[in-house]
Amino acid sequence: MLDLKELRENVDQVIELLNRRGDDFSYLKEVVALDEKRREIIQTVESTKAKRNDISKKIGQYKREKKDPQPLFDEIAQIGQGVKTLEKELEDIEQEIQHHLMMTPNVPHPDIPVGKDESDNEIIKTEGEPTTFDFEPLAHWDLAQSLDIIDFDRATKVAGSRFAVYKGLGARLERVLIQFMSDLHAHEHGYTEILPPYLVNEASMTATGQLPKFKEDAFQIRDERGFYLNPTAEVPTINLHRDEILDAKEIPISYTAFTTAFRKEAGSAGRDTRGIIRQHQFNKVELIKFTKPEDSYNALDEMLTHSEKVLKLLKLPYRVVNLCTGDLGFSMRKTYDIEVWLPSYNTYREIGSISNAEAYQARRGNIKFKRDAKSKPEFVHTLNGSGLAVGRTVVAIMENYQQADGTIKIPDVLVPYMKTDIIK
RNA sequence: GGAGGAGUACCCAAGUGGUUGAAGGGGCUAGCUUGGAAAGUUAGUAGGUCGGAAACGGCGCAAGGGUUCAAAUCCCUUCUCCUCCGCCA
Repeated sequence: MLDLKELRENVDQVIELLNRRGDDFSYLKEVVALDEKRREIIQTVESTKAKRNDISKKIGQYKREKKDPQPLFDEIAQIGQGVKTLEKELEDIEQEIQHHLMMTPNVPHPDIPVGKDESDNEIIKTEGEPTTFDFEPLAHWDLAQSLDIIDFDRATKVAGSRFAVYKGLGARLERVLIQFMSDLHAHEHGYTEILPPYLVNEASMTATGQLPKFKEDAFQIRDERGFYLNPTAEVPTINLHRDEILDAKEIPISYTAFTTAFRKEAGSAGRDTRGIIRQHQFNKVELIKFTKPEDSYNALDEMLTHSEKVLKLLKLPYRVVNLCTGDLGFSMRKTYDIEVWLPSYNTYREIGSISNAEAYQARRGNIKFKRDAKSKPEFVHTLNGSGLAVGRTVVAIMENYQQADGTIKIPDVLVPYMKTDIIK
């Protein structure tokens, strides 16, 4: 959520920055006008209430002193007039302001590249060389089929399209990667492990920014409580501290959370229909941080190195891009994507992203901290990053580690986990 | 699913319509006392949020509605926790 005060003071600048996302945000001027009106009404309503409270108190006093309170009743009868209608008007205005604020994305960081879509992202660095083969490499779905480690047909029978059944060493590889990544972040990078609920409520989805605008992307449970299926560990994990005021001593807070994520992929019909690149259900190890405002960009860069570490240990070629304004997620101010080399696509594909929401989610979720006992609470900054998307890591390993005979070599670091060095 | 009970400030807890703009403890902070501490003692301790340049004011007793000039207190709805029974990995 945008900060109303900041918006009030810098409408033009905020609109200019938001417009870089490729939409028109000039309606925010009306929001500022509504806020003007809102504050006007508040002043009237509150001074009236103050008067009424005053007289009410006097009535109590008169009664105790056995004086006749009738004149005060006459007085108060008029004072109350109109407060109800004004309060109703106030409520309507506040709702409208709230609606606009909830539907408005985060303001892009002024320094990130301005652009329309992913083709305008800025490549920051490239690690390793695209894998070369002295044979014709197969796509992961073909490898999966010939090695019998992923069953797409039966997944369709059991659930539907965009689902997969992992089998044998395929299932083991997926499970082992979850453990490998969680161990790395928990033991070596100092994150606290979280295993959160997979059903989340509407308030949680709203705080992180999935709702109200992107309802159609989420699976909702048919139940009077209206639960949503976890679309990313970011949702339950950021919401651990919703409506809390943290002690400065507690932050930064660093969590790593493995969850299975569920997404409708409503906007990507027909895209990536083959293989397991884009599924309704996928596993992900996530990194989440709560920091003081002044520390969040250092934390972002550090988180990036933690995500990269996974690929480095797996010896997979990748690159890091700085997302342009047009490709930036709704709640985020700045995002790095990590893209891994996929031979069958002959290109780099996203395998994780690391973002700083600054105070945007903290404001929506009311997550604050106090510098010391006497200071005013301030909003924390929230960050989240992939550490990484597990299914896509499986794809990257299959495709990059495939051998001429159709087998797949297991990356050295995974061998102790896998208890084998080859899938054949 | 059935039957009961309970949610008051950091914690415990009093409080059934008007000096409660929340008693009393504990804890915490500061002072006195002490060689230093403990004990003792005195004082401070809703936090938050919204409006306001400020003074100050609005809201706040799980949440949301309602009754009333006035609600922690009366009414309605919801949520959470606890106990017992049933079911269950």
